[in-house]
Amino acid sequence: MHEDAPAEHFCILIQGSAKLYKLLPDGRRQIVGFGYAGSFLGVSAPEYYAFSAEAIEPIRMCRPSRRGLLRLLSDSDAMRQRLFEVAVNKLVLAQEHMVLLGRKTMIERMASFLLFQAKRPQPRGVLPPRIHLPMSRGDIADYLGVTLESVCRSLAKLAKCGVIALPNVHEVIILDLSRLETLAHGASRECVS
Amino acid sequence: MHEDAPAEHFCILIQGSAKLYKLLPDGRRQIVGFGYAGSFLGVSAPEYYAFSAEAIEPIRMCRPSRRGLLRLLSDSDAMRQRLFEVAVNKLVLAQEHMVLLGRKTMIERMASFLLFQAKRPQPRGVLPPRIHLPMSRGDIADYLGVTLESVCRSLAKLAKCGVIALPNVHEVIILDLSRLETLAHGASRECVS
DNA sequence: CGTACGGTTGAGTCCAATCAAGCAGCGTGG
DNA sequence: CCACGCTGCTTGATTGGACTCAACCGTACG
Repeated sequence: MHEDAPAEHFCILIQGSAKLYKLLPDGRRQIVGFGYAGSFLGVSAPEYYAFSAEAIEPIRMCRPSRRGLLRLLSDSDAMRQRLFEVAVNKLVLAQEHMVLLGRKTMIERMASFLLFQAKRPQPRGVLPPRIHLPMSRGDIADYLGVTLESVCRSLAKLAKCGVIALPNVHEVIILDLSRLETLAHGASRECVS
Repeated sequence: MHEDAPAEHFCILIQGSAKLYKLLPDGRRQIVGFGYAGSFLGVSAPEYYAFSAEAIEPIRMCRPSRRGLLRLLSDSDAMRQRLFEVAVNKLVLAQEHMVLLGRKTMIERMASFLLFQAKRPQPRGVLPPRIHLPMSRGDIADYLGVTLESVCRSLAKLAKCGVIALPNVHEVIILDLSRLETLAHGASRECVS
């Protein structure tokens, strides 16, 4: 799915995960969100896609044609209702993301990101305090509006002071949830070293 | 209108302008958008307001109760349709804003902001290449995710190299639109000094 | 005339970016 | 099986752009 391409299909993710992003002419990238099983992609597509999307893991999806979707919408009140809810929900998330990008420090961004991921239902086999992150460090960086190196450093810092553990590259264990929450909302800019 | 307060009213701006923002516990503020005559406020309010809103100039507005709105929605197909379009449009703007906050430099942010304002229909008496900015420097700063001082400096820089003129604090004249566009999209990080 | 407030400008600091080197996992092929 | 190279991740050193702190300006208003 490519930004500015005509929006011929709607898309519902059944399995796997994807990244949704926008590019600047010189290649700088901002990931505006991730899609997971159950996510609706292409809601913000009146005529042309507003962003590009790419799979992170192998995915399965349902991709009705735009015409088919419109027919579905005109038939079903419930479907219309649901789609509106999805759009509103995305809007609320986007506003939260703007605060993160505009006003939070590196550590606050990382803490917020981890908390957000922790609140999502994890794939089977991954238990609560453990988070599975399918995306690369570079993807996380472009989501948080920082560099890949800064992502590494902030993760290392959080690990060093015992807030999280990093058993392997794609997994995080939250050791001290309340501290992570304090850091995320940045109440007091407290020391993490 | 206050973040996290129960969303009892919907709100449509008739005249004037407002800022929509979210606060962090320590007072840092991110303006997530501005509202102008015709704007729908409170779309992203399923139960509680997702953000705070405050008038910039004296305003007139239509503020139906939540119940009244719901009745209106169940009656009118066109109204439902319109509200969905508004939400989708806000979502697209939010994604654009995320790119600005996460990936653009100071000058690019200011150029993008000015262009966005330039594309809005201006209040009567203000002709095309001239933009009226009702908000304060601090408001612009919180919209762009920078400090008030950086806003001043970037405006001064753009003025010094002849891209814009600043007849007074609340007005900007665009002298070189194409250069402003180049700067906004940051194709080449070209020099502005 | 004096104060207050928003805006502008300057000097110095700091956090994250950049540049650079090194490491770990892993599939490939000798 | 292991050396090889590739890719993605980590860590260190240095730089730089925006922030912070501070002084100053100008307009509005009592």
